[in-house]
Amino acid sequence: MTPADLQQLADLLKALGETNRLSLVCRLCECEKPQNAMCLCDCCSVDASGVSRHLKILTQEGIVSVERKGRTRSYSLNRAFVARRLRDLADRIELTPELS
Amino acid sequence: MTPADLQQLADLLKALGETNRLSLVCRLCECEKPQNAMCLCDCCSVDASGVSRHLKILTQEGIVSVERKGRTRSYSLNRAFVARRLRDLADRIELTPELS
DNA sequence: TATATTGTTGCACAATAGTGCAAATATAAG
DNA sequence: CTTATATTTGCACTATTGTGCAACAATATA
Repeated sequence: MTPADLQQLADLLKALGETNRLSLVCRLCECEKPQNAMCLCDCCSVDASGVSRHLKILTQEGIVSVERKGRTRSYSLNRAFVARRLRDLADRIELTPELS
Repeated sequence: MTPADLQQLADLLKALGETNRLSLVCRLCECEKPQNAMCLCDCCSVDASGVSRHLKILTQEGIVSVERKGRTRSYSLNRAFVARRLRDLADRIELTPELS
């Protein structure tokens, strides 16, 4: 694992490791269809601008995707991507090194 | 998922989501045997006091365990615990809700 | 007892992060 | 064109976090 990979992984975990952002992720988890930002406002204790900023961070980390639809933006969770990252780390952690 | 559970999970992810702490975790990953703090110092770019503080946070979150041995302390990674938490989240994220 | 080793803690400080509010932007609708 | 809705951004502010240094505590060794 290169330092850059490690940094990238840390950034992903940091993005997930904030209460309001994790709330947003969990909320998106439960939605079949993409949700717009206003709709997501009530799942965390910040105003619209705060939600916007949190969604921006989640987007930058590849955790969610945005699709512009008229004046709204639809956010959806990149389920496979995030799950893959978490499982890769879990695998690495659980793999006890061979006794050499 | 209760707000308390969510907060707890966020705390775990936050603990993992800092570069130097994640370095420590990855380093412990590769060790068969518990390591003392001094031995872990060279895997991240902070001095002994910084390592001590990071290990304290990791311990508080249950990510690592400590065992006192004389004047040294041996740290080991709680592999099963961390892997379990990460996989649980991955499962939750990947489970698309049923169309109702 | 004196000294070296290991690790933690208090303090100060700089950097980062999260927040609300108000203004700006963008687009849709009337 | 005017207005309403959705979202972003600038600004200011506060809180949190990461850090090194020096002092301290605890334990082993000479």
